[in-house]
Amino acid sequence: MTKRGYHHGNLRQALVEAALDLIAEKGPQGFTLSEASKAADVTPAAVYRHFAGRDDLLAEVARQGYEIFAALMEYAFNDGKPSALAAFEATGRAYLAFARKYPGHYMAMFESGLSPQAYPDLAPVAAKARSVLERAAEGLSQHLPFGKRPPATMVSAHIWAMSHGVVELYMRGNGAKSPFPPEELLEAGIGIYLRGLGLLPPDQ
Amino acid sequence: MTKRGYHHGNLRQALVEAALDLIAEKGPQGFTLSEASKAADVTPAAVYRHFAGRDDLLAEVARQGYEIFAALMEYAFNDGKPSALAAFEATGRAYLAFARKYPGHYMAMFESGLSPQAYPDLAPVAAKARSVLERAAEGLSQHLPFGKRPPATMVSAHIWAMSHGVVELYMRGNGAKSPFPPEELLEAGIGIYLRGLGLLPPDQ
DNA sequence: TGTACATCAGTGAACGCGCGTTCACTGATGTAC
DNA sequence: TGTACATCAGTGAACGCGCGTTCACTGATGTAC
Repeated sequence: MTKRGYHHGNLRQALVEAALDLIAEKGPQGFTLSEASKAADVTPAAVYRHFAGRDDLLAEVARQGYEIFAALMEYAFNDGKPSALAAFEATGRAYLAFARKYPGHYMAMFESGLSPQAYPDLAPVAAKARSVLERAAEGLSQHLPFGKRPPATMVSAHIWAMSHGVVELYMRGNGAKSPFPPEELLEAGIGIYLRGLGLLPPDQ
Repeated sequence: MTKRGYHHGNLRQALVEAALDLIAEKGPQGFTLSEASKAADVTPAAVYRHFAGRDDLLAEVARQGYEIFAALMEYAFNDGKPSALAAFEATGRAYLAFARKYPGHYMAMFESGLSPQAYPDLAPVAAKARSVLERAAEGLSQHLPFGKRPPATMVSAHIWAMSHGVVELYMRGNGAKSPFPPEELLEAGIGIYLRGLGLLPPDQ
């Protein structure tokens, strides 16, 4: 912590980062404006120069999370190259990597219970993130015979659900209660699922 | 609300049910001892005749949830009859039915963030619930050629993860944000997964 | 059947606490001249 | 280069609130005789 004078310099982002640490440590409900301001070495009232209040700060944390999340997914998707299948699997791995690397963001996004319609900045960037996975599923879908195609939105919903479930149930609680490493668990699960779609050979 | 005198009669269970309503309505973090006692038409201090405190009441809610959950899963599993496959699919449906019918219990169990080791009553009944799904996966597993068998615990973890993900992402928020009914979504997802295991024919 | 008494489930007042939020203020910064 | 002044990011004290928890108490119940 370097010294600082009366003015902070970059308090807004410092508060976001303090909030991230608190959320990652104690869950999205354990986060309080007071503690965040203390961690940023500032009076609680100072927060109101940058945010409308507690929930607004939380929403900004979530917004930045969706931004990072969407970028990571986009990068992993890589425009569907080298193949629709490889790109799809890469986005699945990116999902888990994000949850592991940015736990504070992840919790703010998916476990804080803040309503997206109350914070209109959230909806578009959340939709952007979702759209990546849907494009990946769409690309996959085109390799399927027409008759037995499930809708691409359903495929992406399945993968999203399994990924989220793995994070919530098996990535928290530091592995003691998980029989498998989450990454391996999800990878295997997606593999079996893709085989079920007829996109991977039955053997191996 | 019938009249009552100085003594309540069945305050302990009344508090559990008040807590259930509050949790279902406002999430596990929105639940407070004070509100629960008010809903049960009783002073906050009265709660301490029956529970060690707020968290102890919450733990009892979760414990009753695991009890119901285990019973429902057991009933759906039906000793693996009429077939391992049918029994497995039935447990999957039972999972979602439980989440829908007992939202307060579900949230207390999986979203309240209370540590199971801090409440030793919780661990065995939670394990009992988990064991049903594992037995179902075990039964399934024996219909697979030996070489390509994933461990039964992994199969049950996959299904648990997808089910939990569907609940969290697509069953909350009253369907507006879900592209499919959760039941249909999960049923299709499990179907594709089982096909991937080689337990359902590749066509329909 | 009637009385004395033990039991114990509930009351009501009080506590200390940390929360989010407000307000008038003050100190640092940067710009105009 | 130096001074006056507007701007605004931060302070510090205060607020009302609801929380979980404690304590001495009281009223209802049921049992012994």
